[in-house]
Amino acid sequence: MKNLTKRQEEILNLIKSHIQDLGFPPTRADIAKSLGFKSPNAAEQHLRAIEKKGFISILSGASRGIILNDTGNDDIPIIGLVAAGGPILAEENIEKTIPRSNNLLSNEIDYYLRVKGDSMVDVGIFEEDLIGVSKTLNPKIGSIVVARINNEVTVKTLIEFNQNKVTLRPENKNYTDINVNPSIDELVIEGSCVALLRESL
Amino acid sequence: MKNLTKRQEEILNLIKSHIQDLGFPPTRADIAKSLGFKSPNAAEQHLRAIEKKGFISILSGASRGIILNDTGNDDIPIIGLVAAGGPILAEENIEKTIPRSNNLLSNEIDYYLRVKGDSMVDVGIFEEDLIGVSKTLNPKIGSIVVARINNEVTVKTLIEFNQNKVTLRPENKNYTDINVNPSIDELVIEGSCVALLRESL
DNA sequence: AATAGTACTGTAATTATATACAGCATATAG
DNA sequence: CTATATGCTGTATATAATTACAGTACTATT
Repeated sequence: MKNLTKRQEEILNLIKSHIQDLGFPPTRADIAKSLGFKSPNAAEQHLRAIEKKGFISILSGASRGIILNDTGNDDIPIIGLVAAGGPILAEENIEKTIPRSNNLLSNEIDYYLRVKGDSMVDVGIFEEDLIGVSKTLNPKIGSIVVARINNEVTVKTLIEFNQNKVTLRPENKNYTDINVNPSIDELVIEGSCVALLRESL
Repeated sequence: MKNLTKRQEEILNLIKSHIQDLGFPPTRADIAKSLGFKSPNAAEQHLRAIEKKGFISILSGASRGIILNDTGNDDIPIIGLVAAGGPILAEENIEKTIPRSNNLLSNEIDYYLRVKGDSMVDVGIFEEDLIGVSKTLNPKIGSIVVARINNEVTVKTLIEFNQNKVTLRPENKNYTDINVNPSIDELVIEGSCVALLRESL
C-alpha cells in the first residue's frame, strides 16, 4: 500500500471524522466545501487516487459509498509465549487481537504480553496477567520494562542502565537482581510497561 | 422513549446491520428492497415513526442522513468515590464512561470501580486500580466481591456467608477479617469482581 | 522530451435519493 | 363514531449526488 500525499491524507482524515461525527461518509460536495474546492470533481479525483492506493473502496452509483479499508493498525495483538529467536510480534506469538478502545488505558500500547512466572508479584503483576507494552516510550530507570536477554523475554524493573552493566530487578523477595553485561550478553529493551489487565479474578 | 413496533424494530436492526456491514446507512429504497416493500415511501414513513419515538434522527435533504441515537447502554461507567447513602451507579459517582470493547475482558462487566486503600495488595489489587464488577454474577465463597456495609463500599474476599454471620477478608497481612451480622448491620453484596485494569505502571 | 502523478476549475448529464401527495386497509383508544 | 397509529401501494418531482468530459498548471520520473 503506497503512501498518501499530504492532501490525500487530509481528505482521508476528513472522511474519518465525518463518519465519526455523523455516522456516514461525506459526499464529493461535502469534501469540496470543507476544503474550499470550487468543484466537487476535485474531491472525486482525490477519492479515486486514494482508492487506487488502497485506503478506501468506492461503491459506484451509491451516494456516500465510501468504504474505509482497514489498515490493520487499529488492533492490538496479545502475545502469549514468545518463541525463542524470533521477534516478539511474530505471527506465531499472537494469541489473538483486540480492537483498540481508545478511551480506555493508554493509547501508546503496541501490544499486550501475557505474564509468565511470579517474579513481579510484589508490584501486583501476577502470572497470566496481560501487560500493555509501549515500544516507543523510552524506558526510564525505575520503570517496568520488557527485556530480551539472550533470546529470552522477561518483565522486570529497570534499576541501572550503563554501557557495561544493566541491572534488572524481579519484584519478588525470593529472587535476586539480574546483572547483564551488554558487551557479553545480548540485551534488548523491547519496551516499557504502561498498563495491566487481569481477565480472571 | 416509547417502544418500537415489531416492524419498526426490524427496520432499525436493518439500519444497524447496514452500517455495520458497509459503513453508512441505507436509503429508503435499500430498506424497501430488503423488506420487500414495493414503495420506498413505506420505508420513509417507518423512518419518520422511528424518529418520532426518538431512536433515530433524520437529516433532511441529506442522502442516507440517518443518525442512530445512542440508547446509552453500550458504555461502561467508571465509579470513583462512592458518596455515602446513594446507589453506586448514581450519576455523581461516575468519573467517566468507556465504550464497551466486547472482545476484551469479560462482557459481564456492569461498571468499573476505582480501588481505594491497600487492603487487597496480597492478591495484586492496588490503590487506584480499576476493578470490573458484575452485578448479576452471583458471588461465590472465596471470590472477590464489592460489599456495602452500613453505606460504606468496600472490596474484599468473601469467606463466609450465613444468615447471621458474613466474613469478609482483606487480602493484606496487616488487616484482620471483618465479621458482619446482617441482622444488625446493613450489608449488601453489590457484585462480583471479574477483571482488573491498571492505567499507570 | 515524454509520461505519469498531483492538484485543481468548470460544465453538464445521468442517476440516486428524499420526500410530498393521494389512496387503502386494519387496529386501538377515547 | 371518530380520531390516531400502523403498515403499506403508487405516482411524481425537486434536488442531491455521482461521474464523465474538457481544460490548466506544476512536479517528478524515465
